[in-house]
Amino acid sequence: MSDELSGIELTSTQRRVSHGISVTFPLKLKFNPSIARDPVKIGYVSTNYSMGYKADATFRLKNLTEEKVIETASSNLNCLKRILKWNVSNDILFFRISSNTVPFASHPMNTANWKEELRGLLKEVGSFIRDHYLRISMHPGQFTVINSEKREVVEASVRELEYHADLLDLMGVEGVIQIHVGSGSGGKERGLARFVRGFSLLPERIARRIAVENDDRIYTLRDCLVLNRELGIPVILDNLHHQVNSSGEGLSEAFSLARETWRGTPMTDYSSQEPGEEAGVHASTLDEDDFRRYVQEISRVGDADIMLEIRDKERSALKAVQVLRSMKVGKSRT
DNA sequence: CGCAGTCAAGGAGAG
DNA sequence: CTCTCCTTGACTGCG
Repeated sequence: MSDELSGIELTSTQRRVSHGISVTFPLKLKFNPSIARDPVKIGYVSTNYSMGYKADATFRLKNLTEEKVIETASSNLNCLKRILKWNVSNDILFFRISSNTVPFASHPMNTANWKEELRGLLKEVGSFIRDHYLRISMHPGQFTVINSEKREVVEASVRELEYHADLLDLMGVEGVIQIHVGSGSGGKERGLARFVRGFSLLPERIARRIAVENDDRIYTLRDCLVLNRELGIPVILDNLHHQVNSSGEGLSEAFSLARETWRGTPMTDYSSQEPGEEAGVHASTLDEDDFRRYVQEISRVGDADIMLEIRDKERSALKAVQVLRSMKVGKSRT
């Protein structure tokens, strides 16, 4: 908020990016203060291995006490804050906050009043995020299935999504909650219909944060686009899932389709295939050549914030920042 | 990085 | 219906 340039629509196609270069994009961005500053942000998932503290610590259910929940969540949030600071000083401006931040947050056994007890800490982390224009996402685990055929699974999923929205609300940040379509039981048509029904159960404050991601087994980009038409929710393209499960669209076509579902800068998930493993296995470290090709492909279509789903997390994020710097796609920072 | 087994939670497929 | 496997990453107990 301190930067007077924040939120100003840049009419030129030259956009300054965070990595000391400018990239030419055919932009049609709308005014949006929280994301207007850095068109390309690199992100990674949940925690940082090299810093020596964890933002995704948890414990076994049998050890659950109210004190333990608060203690672990406080530690996670303090670590998150330090990680975000480290990220900013390394030009990494996108982050996926761990769903483990408050362990067992939506579990019926958890009676801790974490929303009250962590209010101050959450606000503090949120201020840092806003002050530095960080882009934030969250990704609930595989057990969050709002189109399940079992009522109790849908109900638990709604509670879990509620927790994610609470966390972001208490931080006071925009933040996307990305989920998969879920169960394909009875065929995709029925699965999509169940999704629409499940989604309608969500209150607005949760629903407005949801984005849907193509998966590697059942629901393709096309299926997600159907949900965008029905519900208006944005679509996150996962390039590796798309490689394994799609209707054959090339990367730039696929990205173009996904991009149209976003009002502002779209999020994408990026990974590459781990060599020698089964199709769909995420790389253990960034394949720089593959990543360079990826950026070239999608930047022909438009800007994006890129979440790296690569196992060595911040190490690959640093590499990705270097790759962007080394690319001859723009001018040096003025 | 020691390693193997275990862990709140679902789903798909086989039998 | 039950059972196994899929899949991810972290925890935990053991050597």
